[in-house]
Amino acid sequence: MNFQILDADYIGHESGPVIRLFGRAEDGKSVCCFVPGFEPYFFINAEGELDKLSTMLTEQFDVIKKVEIVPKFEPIGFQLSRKPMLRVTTMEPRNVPEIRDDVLTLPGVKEVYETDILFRNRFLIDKGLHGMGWVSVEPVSDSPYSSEKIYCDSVFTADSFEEIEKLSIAPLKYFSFDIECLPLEGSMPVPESSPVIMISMSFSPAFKGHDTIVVVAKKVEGTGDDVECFDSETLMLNRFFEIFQEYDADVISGYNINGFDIPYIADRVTILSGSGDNVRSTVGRDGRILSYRKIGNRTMVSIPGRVVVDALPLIRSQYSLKRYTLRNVAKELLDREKLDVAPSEMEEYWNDSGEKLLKFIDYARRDSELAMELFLKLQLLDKHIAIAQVSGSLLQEVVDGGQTSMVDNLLLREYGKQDRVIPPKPSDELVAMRNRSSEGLKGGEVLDPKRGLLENVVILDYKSLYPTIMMAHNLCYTTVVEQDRPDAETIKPPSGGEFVPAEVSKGIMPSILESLLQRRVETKKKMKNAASDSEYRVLDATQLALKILLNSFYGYSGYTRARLYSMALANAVTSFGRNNILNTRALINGTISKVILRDGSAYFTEELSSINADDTIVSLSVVYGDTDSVFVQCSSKKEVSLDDAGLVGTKIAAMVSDSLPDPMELEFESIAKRALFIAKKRYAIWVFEPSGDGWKEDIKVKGMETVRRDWCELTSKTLNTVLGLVLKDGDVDGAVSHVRSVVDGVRNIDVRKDSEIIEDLTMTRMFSKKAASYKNKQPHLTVAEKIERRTGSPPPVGERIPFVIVAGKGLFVNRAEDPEYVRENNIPIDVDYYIKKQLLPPVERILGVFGVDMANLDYDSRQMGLFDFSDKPQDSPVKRISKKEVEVQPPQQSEDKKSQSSLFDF
DNA sequence: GAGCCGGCCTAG
DNA sequence: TAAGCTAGGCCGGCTC
Repeated sequence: MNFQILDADYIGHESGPVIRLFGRAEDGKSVCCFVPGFEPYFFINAEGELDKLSTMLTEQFDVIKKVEIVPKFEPIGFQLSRKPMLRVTTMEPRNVPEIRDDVLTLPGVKEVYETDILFRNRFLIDKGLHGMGWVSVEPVSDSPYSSEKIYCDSVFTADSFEEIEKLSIAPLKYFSFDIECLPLEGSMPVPESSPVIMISMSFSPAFKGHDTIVVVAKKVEGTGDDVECFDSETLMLNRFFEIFQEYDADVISGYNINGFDIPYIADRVTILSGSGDNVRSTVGRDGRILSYRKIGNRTMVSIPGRVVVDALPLIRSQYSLKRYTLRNVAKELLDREKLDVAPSEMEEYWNDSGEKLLKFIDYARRDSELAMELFLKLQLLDKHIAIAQVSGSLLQEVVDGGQTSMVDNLLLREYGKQDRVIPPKPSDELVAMRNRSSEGLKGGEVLDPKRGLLENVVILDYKSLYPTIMMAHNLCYTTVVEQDRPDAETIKPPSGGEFVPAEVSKGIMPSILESLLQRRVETKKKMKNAASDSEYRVLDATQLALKILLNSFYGYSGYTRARLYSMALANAVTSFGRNNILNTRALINGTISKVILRDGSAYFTEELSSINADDTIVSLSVVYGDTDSVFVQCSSKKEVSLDDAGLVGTKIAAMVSDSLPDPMELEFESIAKRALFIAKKRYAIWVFEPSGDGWKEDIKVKGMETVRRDWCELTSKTLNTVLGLVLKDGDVDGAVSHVRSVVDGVRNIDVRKDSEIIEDLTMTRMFSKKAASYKNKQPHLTVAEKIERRTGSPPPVGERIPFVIVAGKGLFVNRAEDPEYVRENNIPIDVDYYIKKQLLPPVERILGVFGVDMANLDYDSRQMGLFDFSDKPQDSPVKRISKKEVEVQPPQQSEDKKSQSSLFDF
């Protein structure tokens, strides 16, 4: 039988630990497969006589089952030969961490390795199995290993299995839920006093014909059969858990369930049980009851056999939004309205027995529906499933953890195959030492942009720059020269240090990267002839996962909490990268310098014996670049079409790539018909990407206020319009008058008449740490304090806090206010702030390129501002940008700004 | 007014 | 079982 691995753990048994694999079979049945016979172990690196140490170990620790001497390489550094180490097998998985510290005190023992690998991961790694991977097993018997009830359709034992390749995902069952609690007098509900009054559930696929069910702790008249009513909270909760287990979902989800619903229900169950109202909160496929653990600010929930996925953190990490309330997320991402009963009205709605109560129930239903929709419509989990399959980590780990566990997993697999041991996670002391002694890691090179508006800029970038650098130069923990020297020329990165070449010893990391890269190329090829939509989706997620993994290794190597940390390695990678982009620029500006277009092909000067009259000569100049990209301006006496620029781009890419070691590759990406560079990491381009036979056009904005969440919508909208007018139409005049009209509008804002405008004036910032650790006042901190004063509780750390600046005297930070409060109380906003601080500076940075200067504008004292002046278009020197006028630099600093009578100083 | 710092967010 | 990395712009507030 074939099934997909959703979860794994182990149970103790008198014959030794037994692994349990949970999954979903291709026929839709849920599976629990017991696998006996796998033993826990770790390694010891010691000096002196290993035989003696081995005997001492078996005598001293009765939990040690077996000690073998095995040849192994140490974790870091090129080594000429393996060294004998001890492989210690213990009785139980937990024995490994138990005896680790004592083992370290024994004479001769230098280090212990792989002492903190979870047993289930150890199993998956050693057996070549992967999270969400498909396995084929031959059941040998029904479950002899558990007397407990297993909540799966199919329960059996197997001792042999193999992973198989399958391009489909098993028919997974999704369950999402949302609870409603009755707040007392409108304040935040707490489990000690506020009961759970309703739980809404959504199912995909449907449960007994229902897409949703709402259970209610009260008798209600006039409901449909997808509402179940109970006399008490206890009875309702029991029914909830009954449905939960009967449905037997693979993915348990909801919105902020980890932050709220799950801990709330779990606490409530404890409280009710304490007063004699027993609730059987069985949720696990092994019968485990609902529980959670607090780690720092985070709640961790684990349900054996299933995967718990909170939509909130996933949305947070995948979408850049101003706010992450379910209301806002549903609106922005699903174009759906969340229905709400205000907390202050809940009691009234709940105590009603007619319309209001039914409405309340429908509102509750909507919340679990929305959470489900987020998963299904946004395919929230696809990427994680693919990452699990590619890295081998279990889905729950991929969802909960960062990049570290994925990289660890891949490294452990490959290190094991090549007889290398891996150290445990560094202790806090070691981390502190690494942080202290850190020589520092230098990053990528950012080229100074040629500021202003440019035409015909070809954009090229390096495909997976850091991974390809590691492959090209064999950079690895295992190739850095530390103790042993190779009998060959070494590779010397610009940052210093030495690495052995691949001919001497191929690095483990380059090997891993190579196979990831190759798989990605293959996956992309398969995408082109995918058999179905769903297959295409799986493949697309896979290639994305491979890309993410490829790019995770460099960051890991410079991460002080990584098992394998090497400044020498991380610095080698970035130093090659910095040299590379500088060399690329020099090559394009110097050696290449020109491309000649003739009869639909591109040539370098030396490829042609002579220049013909109808050739198009394109001069090249690198005008910007960041880490792995170069922007090349193409100028010519003749008109350069998109296709021409494309030819130039492809030609440059090929030439540069040829000059580089495999698999480094510069790729032609797109063409900016017009590009506006404001500063490093701040630019806007009217870009054309090759698409099929033609071109796909778009305006892309990087780093500027339109894409920043700490600027208000008014600014973003205005700036977007300005950028569109300037880039697409070349209409600076139009841009100026647009800004003028916006400023006029803002001047005349009356909050009482138009409370909608508050939306556009709202800025948001993340409340990133506890209030006490802020050294300076911050606007969002002011608002957080005001909210705490008004409601009794501050917003949680990590939340984005919206605010507007209201009129008044004193510091800006003190005039930040909750937009909701402003709306309710008709508080006037600080019009001057919005014009002078929000609108004009970003606009000026853009229009300043055309000589528009608003620095000496004083709206308070002057009747006629700069914009008023431009109200007379016939006087304005600016017309549409013609080709000649395009490349305009800002006026010299030394120019007297006050004497500038014209808006537009060309 | 220049220059520094804390804070935030973004590019890659 | 908390956490990939650095470069860089810009704001407000403070000091000199």
